[in-house]
Amino acid sequence: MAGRPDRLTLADVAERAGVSRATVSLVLRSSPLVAESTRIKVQRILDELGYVYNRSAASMRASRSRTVGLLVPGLSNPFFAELAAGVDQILDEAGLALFLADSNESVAKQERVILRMREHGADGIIICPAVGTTKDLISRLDAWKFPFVQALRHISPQGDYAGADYEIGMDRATEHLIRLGHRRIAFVGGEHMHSAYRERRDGFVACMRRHGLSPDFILKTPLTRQAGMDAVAAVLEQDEAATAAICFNDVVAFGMLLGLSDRGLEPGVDLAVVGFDDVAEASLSRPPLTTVATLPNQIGQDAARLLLRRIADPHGLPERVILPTRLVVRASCGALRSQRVA
Amino acid sequence: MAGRPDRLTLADVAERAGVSRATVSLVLRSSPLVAESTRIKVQRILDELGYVYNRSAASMRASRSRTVGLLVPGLSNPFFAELAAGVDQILDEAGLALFLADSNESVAKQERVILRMREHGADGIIICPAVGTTKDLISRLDAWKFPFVQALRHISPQGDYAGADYEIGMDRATEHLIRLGHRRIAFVGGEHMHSAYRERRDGFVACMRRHGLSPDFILKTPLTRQAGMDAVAAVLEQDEAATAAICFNDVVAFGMLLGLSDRGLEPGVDLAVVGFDDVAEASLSRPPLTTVATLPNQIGQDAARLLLRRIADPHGLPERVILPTRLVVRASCGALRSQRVA
DNA sequence: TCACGAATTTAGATCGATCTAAATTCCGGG
DNA sequence: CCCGGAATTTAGATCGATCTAAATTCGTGA
Repeated sequence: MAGRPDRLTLADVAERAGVSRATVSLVLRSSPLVAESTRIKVQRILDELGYVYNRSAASMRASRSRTVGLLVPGLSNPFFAELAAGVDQILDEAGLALFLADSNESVAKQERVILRMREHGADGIIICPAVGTTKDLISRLDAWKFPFVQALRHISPQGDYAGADYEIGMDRATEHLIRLGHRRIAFVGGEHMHSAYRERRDGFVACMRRHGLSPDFILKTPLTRQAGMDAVAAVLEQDEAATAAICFNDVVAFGMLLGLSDRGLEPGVDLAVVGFDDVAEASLSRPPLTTVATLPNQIGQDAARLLLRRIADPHGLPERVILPTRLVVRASCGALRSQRVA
Repeated sequence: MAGRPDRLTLADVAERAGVSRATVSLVLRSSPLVAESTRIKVQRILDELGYVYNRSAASMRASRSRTVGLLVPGLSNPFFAELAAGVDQILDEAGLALFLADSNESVAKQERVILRMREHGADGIIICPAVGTTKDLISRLDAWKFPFVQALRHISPQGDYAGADYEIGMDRATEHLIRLGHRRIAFVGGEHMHSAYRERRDGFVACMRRHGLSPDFILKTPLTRQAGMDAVAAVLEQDEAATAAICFNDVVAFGMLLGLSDRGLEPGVDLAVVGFDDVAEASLSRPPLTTVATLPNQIGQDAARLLLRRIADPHGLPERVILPTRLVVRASCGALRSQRVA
């Protein structure tokens, strides 16, 4: 602690309580070895003096820091923020502290941050790899024997992973549109080829193929509202215009809703729009957005639980927790005409 | 590091390089004391062996951890996420690691987290106090000699602080509405009495008073879209209905925009609406939202810089960085009729 | 060639906890 | 009242860096 002049140590407490350092240490770790009466006596002194445990010293000797890292590619994306909240919740319950860092989709910063976490002696790391991360990161983590869990995205099938079943989610959403009678459907949004993109696209393609429809109306765009607005033109002004658009995520879908009303068109009537993620705003857009819920908080919790297990048992078999997604039908796909608000 | 079996130490590197531990240590800290030739030789071995610095050991001896904490009351609020991104950026440049925690507006969790950060030997903390935090927290931080900076909210005028000038921002926004001819203006949103609330409300009240208008149309609501939607009724269905509403933040304002269009009313015509924060979506709502930009990323950067200074000089005079806000006039206030989109 | 101050390097103590192995205390039975 | 085993407690080594103070090496002028 930043050169605090006279920090209390175990020895001070021990002396004051009339026991040895070792005993105080046992009390701190609530070991069953110490007698109830001494535990109470020591605890009283501990509180009285306002003793603060020194984890640097502890982790040095015990080679465990009760700290884990979380690396996300963009905190300002509410999706990752929500994931972080889930991770934090589980770790807090377990009494571990969380090192959070944002790679900003930069592989270089990601590299720096991982090193820093190793230096700080983190017991493990939950990592949502930045775009462009190569497989060898996973091999290195392995070689370093650094416990890790991949979340949301994965760059290698090795190791633990927590995520949502994007492929089936997208498949179901596409199926829903096809049932509503759509035949020409566009897949809109996403520019980088990471696992999360691949899975969603594959779900779309698989479903279209299964129904004998062409899955080649795929539009790559940045993941912003603006891009969604701009995409409206590309979707409608085509020799063979689409009647429905299924978006990579809700943000792009919101953009499309805006783009449609700017042109005086009505979402769900002139073009069915479906999003992905079910962010908080989805039920409050006009019209409310049909989307696929992917529960980032939940995924964060699962990732944290996986990591705790991996730390406890470094050699156990890898696990992949893949949460089911849920199609949330609202008005933007045209299914609930009556519920639509003028 | 989680019981890694055979972690390399300074001694290993020293032996391999044919120098003493002390010399290697100096190289690691890039001390000017070591000769260029030895620095190069040692650095080569360091890279070759893939040595990883052990910060636990270092901070124990040096009583500095090159780590700071950031405590926010709700990561899933994009505003705080953005703040965190700003903090992270500055700290990363300075080579410090960030401990991030979310108090979820719970004083109890906040207390737990602060203790954890002290235990981990954080060099300081940036804290955005949870609702209900009492002044004595600040006194305790002081007594512990734990360097801190308050951000966005403050519970005590003591100590460093980084925030935006909410009061003037709200004053200017109110002034803008009055200039547009409004006389009956409602202040909508906010339920907890923290500094951020008080300052915004005071700005509104001061401006109304200055113009001889009544500032008592104040509606407390949760800070959600839903609450904003619901507030529309309360604002319009009053014996003396308001012609303009100025919201605690953009989220509430978005809700009001939705509430208005649900009733077939036009924001900016039937009711002028102004938000606060200028979140990313503000320019993309329909109509685009007039709001006050408060630059959370910037504030995060300033908070981080303040903390770095405070750590370097624990006894320097306290500083308060108060960033100016900027009124961003779009269509929702009715000022830009021509720009409004049908 | 030697002395001397500056530039480098280093031995050994130290930070504050944990861990090991051994010492002490406690208790019930003989 | 002593003994043996269980229950508690403890001394002292240890983790891997930094720091202090002293030793060594270097370069230069006499």
